[in-house]
Amino acid sequence: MEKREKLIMQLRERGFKITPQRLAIIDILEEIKHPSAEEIYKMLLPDYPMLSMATVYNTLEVLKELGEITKIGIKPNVALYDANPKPHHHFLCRLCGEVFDIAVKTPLDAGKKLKGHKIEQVKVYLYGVCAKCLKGV
Amino acid sequence: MEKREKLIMQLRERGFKITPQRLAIIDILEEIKHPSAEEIYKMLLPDYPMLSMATVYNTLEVLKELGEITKIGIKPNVALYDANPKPHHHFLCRLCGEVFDIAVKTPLDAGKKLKGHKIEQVKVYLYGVCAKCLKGV
DNA sequence: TTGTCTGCAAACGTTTTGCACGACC
DNA sequence: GGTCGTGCAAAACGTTTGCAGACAA
Repeated sequence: MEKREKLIMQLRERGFKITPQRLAIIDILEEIKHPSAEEIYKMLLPDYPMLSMATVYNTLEVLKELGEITKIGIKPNVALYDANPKPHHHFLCRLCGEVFDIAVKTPLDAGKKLKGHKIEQVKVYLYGVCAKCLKGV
Repeated sequence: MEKREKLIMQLRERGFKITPQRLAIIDILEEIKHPSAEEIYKMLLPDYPMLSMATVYNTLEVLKELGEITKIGIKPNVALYDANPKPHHHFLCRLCGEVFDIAVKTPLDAGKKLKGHKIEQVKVYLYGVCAKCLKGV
């Protein structure tokens, strides 16, 4: 619920409205690690039978603008969303398809300059086989 | 043309057929840095008026399997393709939309293990404002 | 000749859009 | 009352697929 409180404040400050759907979606993101829009939609459907995907996408966009979540492009053809505020990267297992958080420092960092380019955001995607699948085979 | 020769050998070795379309597409990738499937299609259309997107995608898949190119997911909703064989990463300028190659070593590397996960591939995407746009403003 | 590749068209899945109704300030 | 958000439907977009005919080997 911690994120919910923070979101309410941020929405108010920026003149956005506080709606049940927006609060519910941030709750999901606190609960699940890297959901897709579809997963969020399906999780909310029992409680919000009238919910539409448009609202899910709209809300995710607002949350991204507020800096509350980031969009992850590690999987082809589907975006995942992440509310983990700590700087970290992602690993996708090609066997089980699960996404793991990876906390490793790299020399690349937001705020730095590289060849004259100003870096604002860094996304690192790792691909391979996760620990569980390595043992399982 | 260097890549064309290499591709012909690889196609032959692996039992793939050598078609004009496949050779033309590797030529484009040697010529342009990070084209999308659409860009490749449009560049080839004057010379191959009967060309279809299906062939472009099919060929790009074959080239990826042969290890000749990599698919870049730095832009949302569109895949770019890269025939630069040297290990490097990518930077996307949010103002001009251009993609630049960035050669910086990171501690993350294919072949290494991280928290028990076997890393097979690493993709680093940097976002910000490029040198040209920084000056231009 | 054989099997693969091409081009076409239609399908696919995710995401976006336009619009009218409803909710909140 | 006015504005913003929602839900719905349809559209958009990049990409994939099924198939018949064409082509490389």
